[in-house]
Amino acid sequence: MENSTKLLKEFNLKVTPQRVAIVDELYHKGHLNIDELYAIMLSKFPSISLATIYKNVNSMVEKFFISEVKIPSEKSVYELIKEEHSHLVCEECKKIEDIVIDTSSVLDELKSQSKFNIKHTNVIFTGVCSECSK
Amino acid sequence: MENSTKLLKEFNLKVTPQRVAIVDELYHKGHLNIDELYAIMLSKFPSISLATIYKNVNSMVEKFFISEVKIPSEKSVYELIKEEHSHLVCEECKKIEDIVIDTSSVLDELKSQSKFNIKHTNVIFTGVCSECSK
DNA sequence: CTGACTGCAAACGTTTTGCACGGTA
DNA sequence: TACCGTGCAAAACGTTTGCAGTCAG
Repeated sequence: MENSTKLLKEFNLKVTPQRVAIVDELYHKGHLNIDELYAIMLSKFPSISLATIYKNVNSMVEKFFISEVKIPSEKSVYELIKEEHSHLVCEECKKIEDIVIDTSSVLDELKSQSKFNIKHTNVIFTGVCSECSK
Repeated sequence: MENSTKLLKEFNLKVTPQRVAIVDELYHKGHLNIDELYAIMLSKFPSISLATIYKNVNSMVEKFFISEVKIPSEKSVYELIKEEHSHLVCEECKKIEDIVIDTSSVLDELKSQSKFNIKHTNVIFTGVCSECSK
Protein backbone atom coordinates (compact mmCIF):
# COMPACT_ATOMS: atom_id res chain seq x y z
CA MET A 1 0.00 0.00 0.00
CA GLU A 2 1.28 3.46 -0.76
CA ASN A 3 2.75 5.60 1.89
CA SER A 4 0.10 8.33 1.96
CA THR A 5 -2.72 5.84 2.28
CA LYS A 6 -0.98 4.14 5.16
CA LEU A 7 -0.38 7.46 6.90
CA LEU A 8 -3.99 8.53 6.55
CA LYS A 9 -5.14 5.29 8.14
CA GLU A 10 -2.72 5.67 11.00
CA PHE A 11 -4.28 9.03 11.76
CA ASN A 12 -7.83 7.70 11.49
CA LEU A 13 -8.66 9.68 8.41
CA LYS A 14 -10.75 8.04 5.72
CA VAL A 15 -8.78 7.40 2.58
CA THR A 16 -10.16 9.40 -0.33
CA PRO A 17 -8.35 10.22 -3.58
CA GLN A 18 -8.35 13.91 -2.66
CA ARG A 19 -6.73 13.28 0.69
CA VAL A 20 -4.15 10.95 -0.76
CA ALA A 21 -3.22 13.63 -3.28
CA ILE A 22 -2.90 16.29 -0.58
CA VAL A 23 -0.59 14.10 1.46
CA ASP A 24 1.43 13.16 -1.64
CA GLU A 25 1.96 16.82 -2.47
CA LEU A 26 2.92 17.82 1.04
CA TYR A 27 5.32 14.93 1.11
CA HIS A 28 6.99 15.91 -2.14
CA LYS A 29 6.88 19.70 -1.88
CA GLY A 30 7.46 19.93 1.84
CA HIS A 31 5.50 23.14 2.43
CA LEU A 32 2.48 24.51 0.62
CA ASN A 33 0.02 27.29 1.31
CA ILE A 34 -3.69 26.92 0.65
CA ASP A 35 -3.57 28.56 -2.77
CA GLU A 36 -0.69 26.43 -3.97
CA LEU A 37 -2.39 23.33 -2.72
CA TYR A 38 -5.64 24.28 -4.43
CA ALA A 39 -3.88 24.97 -7.73
CA ILE A 40 -2.12 21.60 -7.67
CA MET A 41 -5.28 19.78 -6.67
CA LEU A 42 -7.27 21.48 -9.41
CA SER A 43 -4.88 20.03 -11.96
CA LYS A 44 -5.55 16.55 -10.62
CA PHE A 45 -9.24 16.96 -9.79
CA PRO A 46 -10.69 19.65 -12.07
CA SER A 47 -13.92 19.86 -10.11
CA ILE A 48 -12.45 19.89 -6.62
CA SER A 49 -13.79 22.58 -4.35
CA LEU A 50 -11.73 24.96 -2.26
CA ALA A 51 -14.00 23.97 0.60
CA THR A 52 -12.73 20.42 0.31
CA ILE A 53 -9.16 21.67 0.64
CA TYR A 54 -10.05 23.62 3.75
CA LYS A 55 -12.04 20.80 5.30
CA ASN A 56 -9.27 18.31 4.75
CA VAL A 57 -6.49 20.59 5.87
CA ASN A 58 -8.45 21.43 9.01
CA SER A 59 -9.17 17.83 9.87
CA MET A 60 -5.54 16.90 9.32
CA VAL A 61 -4.42 19.73 11.58
CA GLU A 62 -6.89 18.63 14.27
CA LYS A 63 -5.53 15.10 14.17
CA PHE A 64 -1.96 16.42 14.47
CA PHE A 65 -1.10 14.90 11.12
CA ILE A 66 -0.04 18.17 9.52
CA SER A 67 0.73 21.55 11.03
CA GLU A 68 0.43 25.17 10.09
CA VAL A 69 3.65 27.16 9.89
CA LYS A 70 3.07 30.86 10.46
CA ILE A 71 5.74 32.88 8.70
CA PRO A 72 6.33 36.59 9.34
CA SER A 73 4.96 38.71 6.46
CA GLU A 74 3.95 35.63 4.46
CA LYS A 75 1.01 33.31 4.06
CA SER A 76 0.92 30.29 6.32
CA VAL A 77 2.10 27.01 4.86
CA TYR A 78 1.27 23.47 5.88
CA GLU A 79 3.63 20.55 6.35
CA LEU A 80 3.49 16.96 7.51
CA ILE A 81 4.38 16.69 11.18
CA LYS A 82 7.75 15.07 11.78
CA GLU A 83 10.73 15.57 14.05
CA GLU A 84 10.84 19.09 15.55
CA HIS A 85 12.77 21.37 13.23
CA SER A 86 13.32 24.99 12.36
CA HIS A 87 12.55 26.87 9.17
CA LEU A 88 14.69 29.04 6.98
CA VAL A 89 12.68 31.37 4.79
CA CYS A 90 14.16 33.33 1.89
CA GLU A 91 12.66 36.83 1.80
CA GLU A 92 13.23 37.03 -1.94
CA CYS A 93 12.32 33.72 -3.58
CA LYS A 94 10.17 32.61 -0.60
CA LYS A 95 11.84 29.21 -0.56
CA ILE A 96 11.49 27.38 2.74
CA GLU A 97 14.16 25.04 4.02
CA ASP A 98 13.88 22.71 7.01
CA ILE A 99 16.78 22.48 9.37
CA VAL A 100 17.32 20.48 12.54
CA ILE A 101 19.31 22.39 15.09
CA ASP A 102 20.19 21.69 18.68
CA THR A 103 18.20 24.11 20.82
CA SER A 104 19.28 22.69 24.16
CA SER A 105 21.61 25.57 24.99
CA VAL A 106 18.84 28.06 24.35
CA LEU A 107 16.42 26.02 26.41
CA ASP A 108 18.90 25.83 29.26
CA GLU A 109 19.35 29.56 29.21
CA LEU A 110 15.61 30.00 29.13
CA LYS A 111 15.12 27.71 32.11
CA SER A 112 17.36 29.93 34.18
CA GLN A 113 15.32 33.01 33.34
CA SER A 114 11.73 31.91 33.35
CA LYS A 115 9.44 29.45 35.09
CA PHE A 116 7.63 28.44 31.93
CA ASN A 117 7.30 24.75 31.31
CA ILE A 118 8.20 24.66 27.62
CA LYS A 119 6.42 22.24 25.30
CA HIS A 120 7.45 23.45 21.85
CA THR A 121 10.20 25.58 20.41
CA ASN A 122 9.23 27.31 17.21
CA VAL A 123 12.08 28.90 15.28
CA ILE A 124 11.89 30.70 11.97
CA PHE A 125 14.93 32.32 10.44
CA THR A 126 14.36 34.84 7.71
CA GLY A 127 17.03 36.05 5.33
CA VAL A 128 18.33 35.51 1.84
CA CYS A 129 19.24 32.15 0.38
CA SER A 130 22.50 31.47 -1.44
CA GLU A 131 20.96 31.64 -4.93
CA CYS A 132 19.27 34.96 -4.24
CA SER A 133 22.31 36.55 -2.63
CA LYS A 134 24.45 35.96 -5.72
CA MET B 1 6.06 65.85 26.11
CA GLU B 2 4.77 62.38 26.73
CA ASN B 3 6.61 59.39 25.53
CA SER B 4 4.09 58.13 23.01
CA THR B 5 3.83 61.50 21.31
CA LYS B 6 7.58 61.71 21.02
CA LEU B 7 7.78 58.21 19.58
CA LEU B 8 5.11 58.92 16.99
CA LYS B 9 7.01 62.00 15.83
CA GLU B 10 10.25 60.06 15.58
CA PHE B 11 8.54 57.64 13.22
CA ASN B 12 6.96 60.41 11.14
CA LEU B 13 3.44 59.58 12.15
CA LYS B 14 1.01 62.41 12.77
CA VAL B 15 0.06 62.71 16.42
CA THR B 16 -3.64 62.07 16.91
CA PRO B 17 -5.36 61.15 20.17
CA GLN B 18 -6.23 57.74 18.76
CA ARG B 19 -2.64 56.97 17.86
CA VAL B 20 -1.31 58.17 21.17
CA ALA B 21 -3.75 55.87 22.92
CA ILE B 22 -2.73 52.90 20.79
CA VAL B 23 0.93 53.45 21.57
CA ASP B 24 0.17 53.96 25.27
CA GLU B 25 -1.68 50.67 25.40
CA LEU B 26 0.99 48.73 23.55
CA TYR B 27 3.56 50.22 25.85
CA HIS B 28 1.71 49.23 28.99
CA LYS B 29 0.27 45.89 27.93
CA GLY B 30 3.17 44.75 25.80
CA HIS B 31 1.20 42.67 23.32
CA LEU B 32 -2.34 43.09 22.05
CA ASN B 33 -4.33 41.57 19.25
CA ILE B 34 -6.68 43.62 17.09
CA ASP B 35 -9.79 42.73 19.09
CA GLU B 36 -8.21 43.58 22.41
CA LEU B 37 -6.94 46.85 21.04
CA TYR B 38 -10.35 47.70 19.62
CA ALA B 39 -12.07 46.93 22.92
CA ILE B 40 -9.67 49.13 24.86
CA MET B 41 -9.92 51.94 22.34
CA LEU B 42 -13.71 51.79 22.36
CA SER B 43 -13.65 52.49 26.08
CA LYS B 44 -11.60 55.61 25.47
CA PHE B 45 -13.17 56.71 22.17
CA PRO B 46 -16.74 55.36 22.06
CA SER B 47 -17.17 56.21 18.40
CA ILE B 48 -13.84 54.92 17.14
CA SER B 49 -14.02 52.71 14.09
CA LEU B 50 -12.36 49.33 13.68
CA ALA B 51 -11.10 50.69 10.37
CA THR B 52 -9.16 53.33 12.26
CA ILE B 53 -7.49 50.63 14.31
CA TYR B 54 -6.51 48.72 11.19
CA LYS B 55 -5.30 51.80 9.35
CA ASN B 56 -3.16 52.90 12.25
CA VAL B 57 -1.78 49.48 13.00
CA ASN B 58 -0.91 49.02 9.34
CA SER B 59 0.82 52.35 9.02
CA MET B 60 2.79 51.70 12.19
CA VAL B 61 3.86 48.31 10.88
CA GLU B 62 4.94 49.88 7.57
CA LYS B 63 7.08 52.42 9.38
CA PHE B 64 8.68 49.65 11.46
CA PHE B 65 7.35 51.21 14.62
CA ILE B 66 5.40 48.15 15.72
CA SER B 67 5.50 44.56 14.54
CA GLU B 68 3.13 41.66 14.17
CA VAL B 69 3.91 38.54 16.19
CA LYS B 70 2.43 35.42 14.64
CA ILE B 71 1.76 32.82 17.29
CA PRO B 72 0.98 29.16 16.53
CA SER B 73 -2.73 28.42 17.03
CA GLU B 74 -3.43 31.96 18.24
CA LYS B 75 -4.34 35.35 16.86
CA SER B 76 -1.48 37.61 15.93
CA VAL B 77 -0.51 40.27 18.43
CA TYR B 78 1.27 43.58 17.93
CA GLU B 79 4.11 45.04 19.94
CA LEU B 80 6.39 48.06 19.85
CA ILE B 81 9.64 47.24 18.11
CA LYS B 82 12.61 47.07 20.45
CA GLU B 83 15.67 44.90 20.92
CA GLU B 84 15.32 41.46 19.26
CA HIS B 85 13.75 39.07 21.71
CA SER B 86 11.87 35.80 21.92
CA HIS B 87 8.37 35.09 23.12
CA LEU B 88 7.03 32.68 25.66
CA VAL B 89 3.35 31.90 25.20
CA CYS B 90 1.24 30.10 27.77
CA GLU B 91 -1.12 27.68 26.04
CA GLU B 92 -3.61 27.97 28.88
CA CYS B 93 -3.88 31.58 29.99
CA LYS B 94 -2.44 32.92 26.71
CA LYS B 95 -0.05 35.19 28.58
CA ILE B 96 2.93 36.31 26.52
CA GLU B 97 6.30 36.99 28.08
CA ASP B 98 9.28 38.59 26.38
CA ILE B 99 12.69 37.10 26.91
CA VAL B 100 16.10 38.01 25.61
CA ILE B 101 18.23 34.98 24.92
CA ASP B 102 21.58 34.52 23.29
CA THR B 103 20.99 32.82 19.96
CA SER B 104 24.59 32.95 18.76
CA SER B 105 25.25 29.24 19.32
CA VAL B 106 22.19 28.35 17.27
CA LEU B 107 23.22 30.78 14.55
CA ASP B 108 26.71 29.31 14.47
CA GLU B 109 25.33 25.83 14.11
CA LEU B 110 23.04 27.05 11.38
CA LYS B 111 25.87 28.69 9.50
CA SER B 112 27.67 25.36 9.29
CA GLN B 113 24.62 23.65 7.80
CA SER B 114 23.13 26.15 5.42
CA LYS B 115 24.20 28.94 3.07
CA PHE B 116 21.36 31.24 4.07
CA ASN B 117 22.29 34.78 4.96
CA ILE B 118 20.17 35.22 8.09
CA LYS B 119 18.56 38.58 8.82
CA HIS B 120 16.14 37.78 11.61
CA THR B 121 15.68 35.03 14.15
CA ASN B 122 12.13 34.54 15.25
CA VAL B 123 11.64 32.31 18.29
CA ILE B 124 8.40 31.45 20.00
CA PHE B 125 8.26 29.02 22.87
CA THR B 126 4.91 27.57 23.77
CA GLY B 127 4.15 25.83 27.00
CA VAL B 128 2.54 26.39 30.37
CA CYS B 129 3.42 29.25 32.69
CA SER B 130 4.15 28.79 36.37
CA GLU B 131 0.72 29.99 37.55
CA CYS B 132 -1.10 27.65 35.18
CA SER B 133 1.06 24.63 35.98
CA LYS B 134 0.21 24.81 39.69
C1' DC C 1 -4.29 76.20 4.29
C1' DT C 2 -3.22 71.60 2.90
C1' DG C 3 -2.73 67.09 3.40
C1' DA C 4 -3.50 63.45 6.48
C1' DC C 5 -6.72 61.11 9.78
C1' DT C 6 -11.30 59.69 11.28
C1' DG C 7 -15.69 57.28 11.10
C1' DC C 8 -19.01 55.20 8.36
C1' DA C 9 -20.59 52.11 4.94
C1' DA C 10 -19.63 49.28 1.29
C1' DA C 11 -16.56 46.11 -0.88
C1' DC C 12 -13.39 42.52 -0.82
C1' DG C 13 -10.91 38.17 0.00
C1' DT C 14 -10.71 34.25 2.85
C1' DT C 15 -12.68 30.64 5.46
C1' DT C 16 -16.71 28.16 7.12
C1' DT C 17 -21.23 26.20 6.83
C1' DG C 18 -25.45 23.61 5.16
C1' DC C 19 -27.11 20.57 2.09
C1' DA C 20 -27.79 16.90 -1.44
C1' DC C 21 -25.23 13.44 -3.46
C1' DG C 22 -21.73 9.87 -3.77
C1' DG C 23 -18.05 6.98 -1.91
C1' DT C 24 -15.56 4.47 1.92
C1' DA C 25 -15.38 1.07 5.34
C1' DT D 1 -25.85 0.03 5.07
C1' DA D 2 -24.36 3.87 7.81
C1' DC D 3 -21.50 7.32 8.05
C1' DC D 4 -18.24 10.40 6.28
C1' DG D 5 -16.38 13.16 2.42
C1' DT D 6 -17.30 15.91 -1.70
C1' DG D 7 -18.83 19.84 -4.40
C1' DC D 8 -21.73 23.66 -4.73
C1' DA D 9 -23.73 27.80 -3.10
C1' DA D 10 -24.52 30.80 0.51
C1' DA D 11 -23.09 32.72 4.72
C1' DA D 12 -19.87 34.43 7.94
C1' DC D 13 -15.74 36.56 9.10
C1' DG D 14 -11.77 39.63 9.03
C1' DT D 15 -9.69 43.29 6.65
C1' DT D 16 -9.51 47.00 3.26
C1' DT D 17 -11.30 50.78 0.58
C1' DG D 18 -13.76 55.14 -0.77
C1' DC D 19 -15.71 59.06 0.70
C1' DA D 20 -17.15 63.27 3.23
C1' DG D 21 -16.07 65.75 7.12
C1' DT D 22 -12.45 67.12 10.57
C1' DC D 23 -8.02 67.92 12.50
C1' DA D 24 -2.84 68.33 12.83
C1' DG D 25 1.09 70.72 11.24
